[in-house]
Amino acid sequence: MKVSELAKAYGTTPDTVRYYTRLKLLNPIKSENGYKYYPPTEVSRFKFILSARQLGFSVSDIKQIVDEAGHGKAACPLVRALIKERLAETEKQFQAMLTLRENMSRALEQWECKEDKAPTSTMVCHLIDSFEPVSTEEPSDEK
Amino acid sequence: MKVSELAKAYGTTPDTVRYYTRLKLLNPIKSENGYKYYPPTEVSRFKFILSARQLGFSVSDIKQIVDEAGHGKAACPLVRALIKERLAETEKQFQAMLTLRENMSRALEQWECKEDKAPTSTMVCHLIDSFEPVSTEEPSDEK
DNA sequence: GTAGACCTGTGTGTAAGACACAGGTCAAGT
DNA sequence: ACTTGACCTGTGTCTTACACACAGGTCTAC
Repeated sequence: MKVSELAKAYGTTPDTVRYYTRLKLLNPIKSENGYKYYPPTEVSRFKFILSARQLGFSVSDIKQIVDEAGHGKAACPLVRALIKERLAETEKQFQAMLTLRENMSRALEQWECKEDKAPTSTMVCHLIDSFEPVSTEEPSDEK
Repeated sequence: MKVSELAKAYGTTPDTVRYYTRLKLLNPIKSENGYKYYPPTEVSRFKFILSARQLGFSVSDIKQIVDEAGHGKAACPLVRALIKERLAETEKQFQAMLTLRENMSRALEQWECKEDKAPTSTMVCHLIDSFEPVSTEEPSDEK
């Protein structure tokens, strides 16, 4: 398969295929005209990469995994370790987004009924300046 | 205030202060020795920027808002419009993270009890290859 | 006078591609 | 045979919101 064919087959873009190829995650065969051709093994590797990305692995995680597997070793322990890390990160970000989302909707609500005010030298926008966020502090749980 | 003082006062880093200054979001006074000094108006502007960032506005959003206010106009309508956009984006990302998080924990669970397997030419890691994600598809709601 | 802690500007790095561009290649239609 | 248009190639730059590095200037305390 050629670059665009591969991309289309899995609903991504040629740029993504080229990106992974640049990083040597994919190793196509170069034909005489200079075009890259992806044999079946590379196609399934691409599928693998996309699955791993969907599971939250970073591209560099995937590189590690592929390298490990390239040595014939089972990458499973590494994979389990990595996903634990990524899950923890995701959980953190998730909580942050939860707070952010709540703050944003609270702000929107608060602001709907407030009038406009011209700025002053110390206040760019009274909406933002006077916004009261939800308490992020857990009363006394850590430290 | 000097760069590091300002940063410390609001729990950020000197690099952040310098970054906003580079973008002309902050306009310090240069003293003879070349150091930047932030007068009270710039200090409250910095406070404003940090609040806006916490509310999910991008730095370029903030630049727009500040510019608008710089012309003496009330930035409130712009602020309301922008936060609606950002909230919508956040909502999307939030849903995506929800799915991701679920997939990750499901994967972790599924994988705990599976044994390791050596890779083959078409399979880098059977854990990832055989993972079954939660259904992302809404049965037939759009399109 | 000098050590150490600050400051300056500028430049580079990050993640995961998206986009641009100059030029080569190929299949189809004339 | 020739041209058009759709593909391909490499390479380089852009994005976000800073973090970090570096060479050199400045300030404070000893």
